[in-house]
Amino acid sequence: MKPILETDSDFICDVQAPCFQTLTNDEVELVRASKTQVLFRKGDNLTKQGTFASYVLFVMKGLARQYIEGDNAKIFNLRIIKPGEFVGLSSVFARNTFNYSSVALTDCQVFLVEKEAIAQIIRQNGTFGLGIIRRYCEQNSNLFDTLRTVMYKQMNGRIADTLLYIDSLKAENPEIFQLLSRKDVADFAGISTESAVKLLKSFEKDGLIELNEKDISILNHGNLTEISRRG
Amino acid sequence: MKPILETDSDFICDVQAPCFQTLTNDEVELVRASKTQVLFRKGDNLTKQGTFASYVLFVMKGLARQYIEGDNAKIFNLRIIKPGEFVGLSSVFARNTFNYSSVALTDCQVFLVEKEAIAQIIRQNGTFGLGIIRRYCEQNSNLFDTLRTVMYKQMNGRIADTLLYIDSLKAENPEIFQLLSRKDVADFAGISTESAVKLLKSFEKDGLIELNEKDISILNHGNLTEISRRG
DNA sequence: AACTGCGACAACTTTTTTATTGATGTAATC
DNA sequence: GATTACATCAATAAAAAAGTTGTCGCAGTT
Repeated sequence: MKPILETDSDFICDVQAPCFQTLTNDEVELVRASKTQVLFRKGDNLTKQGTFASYVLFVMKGLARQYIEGDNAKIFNLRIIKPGEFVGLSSVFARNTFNYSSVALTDCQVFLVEKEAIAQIIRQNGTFGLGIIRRYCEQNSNLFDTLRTVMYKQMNGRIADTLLYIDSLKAENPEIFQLLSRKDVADFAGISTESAVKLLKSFEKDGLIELNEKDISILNHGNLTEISRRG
Repeated sequence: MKPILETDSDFICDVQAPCFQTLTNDEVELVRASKTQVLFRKGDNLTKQGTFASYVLFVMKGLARQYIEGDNAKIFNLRIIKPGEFVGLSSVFARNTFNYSSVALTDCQVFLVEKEAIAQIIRQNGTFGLGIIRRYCEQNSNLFDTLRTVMYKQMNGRIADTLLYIDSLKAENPEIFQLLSRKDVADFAGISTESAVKLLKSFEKDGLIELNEKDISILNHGNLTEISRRG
């Protein structure tokens, strides 16, 4: 029973992804030699917090949810992983374990590159390295924002943040809210599921948002932003 | 947010597991230096078929289900992983990707050891190596049995095999059937869920087994064994 | 050509999960 | 000491998943 791989000829065009555009033929070859491609099915873990990380994942298709786990069963959602993004970059250069878990929200076509290959390419190809640095930088900045939210904002601001964040993905992924449970939304805001449910209702009553089954539409972007700002 | 680790002092006694008994102090130190401990929650993947395997997992507590995936969504269950067993051994010496997936049936306390450490210990400590070889040998033998079942037996024999196998774990894990859905059982036998349901009913009617919600008790071990033998 | 062994599909029931709401408790802040 | 900002618990309600059954069809066997 062979693993779920696509053919090499598929791969050539896979690497057409923007971030691999600057690679030379040799470098593409290097990536190809140390890559494997895996289909993660909805619900599969892409990474598990604490396990050894000897590779980087690059999501080509599908959406995933990245989160951290505490000692209890409590989880905190960090972001939605979209096609074209790396997972586990951070873990590869510094710590050698993944510092977060992630789970497929839809089937995800992913390819895995061993960290040595990535490191080698960065050494050779500054432009590629720059792209990686940009990602780190942005991720860093997002982490600071998240930290601020968690430290200083309360329920209303947090859920507003969450809604604005998820809504920002809706243009490209209209089904995004369907993929998330109320608990997932609550775990983005870091509040209890029940509080999230109540707040959503209350936001709806105030005409800020509209609830349709699992889907959520933002009606008053301005006010929601203001709530987020005020915390 | 630190990963879910137990303290080193816990670890000392962790390594009391039978298979680590022959290790010298130095070797325990080696394992300890390159290990990390992770709590996989019910439903988390311990391994995903096709991902890079740079480490071995050793299950200390909890049960997991090991399976292979095809190109379609079809899965085939290979075994239940019990405390004291390794996961991913096979992947470490030969291929460097996991050749199967596995998922936690209950919360699982697992520790991960990088493959280099395992290889080093085997080089130094023949007795430990022997234990590993025994495991491979047994796993191999089980794989041959499975292959024979899949190749030569039909529904009745297959489901009988499955029932006898799962039942053999029931002494130590009385709740085992509660942890498996009908689909899981069917996937052990390699038949459709519907066929599995029908066969179970029919076995019950014939007095071979007793169904109690999800639990299954074997009433006539002899006849079931005979059905398994005949295929 | 009839029969066997099984998967696939559809319709339906049961169980499990998720969502929702109100009530209560509590630590932190005013 | 009162108020605010939540979590937690319990009780339902609603939605989703799992389980069940009958029917059909097809690929191999006899």
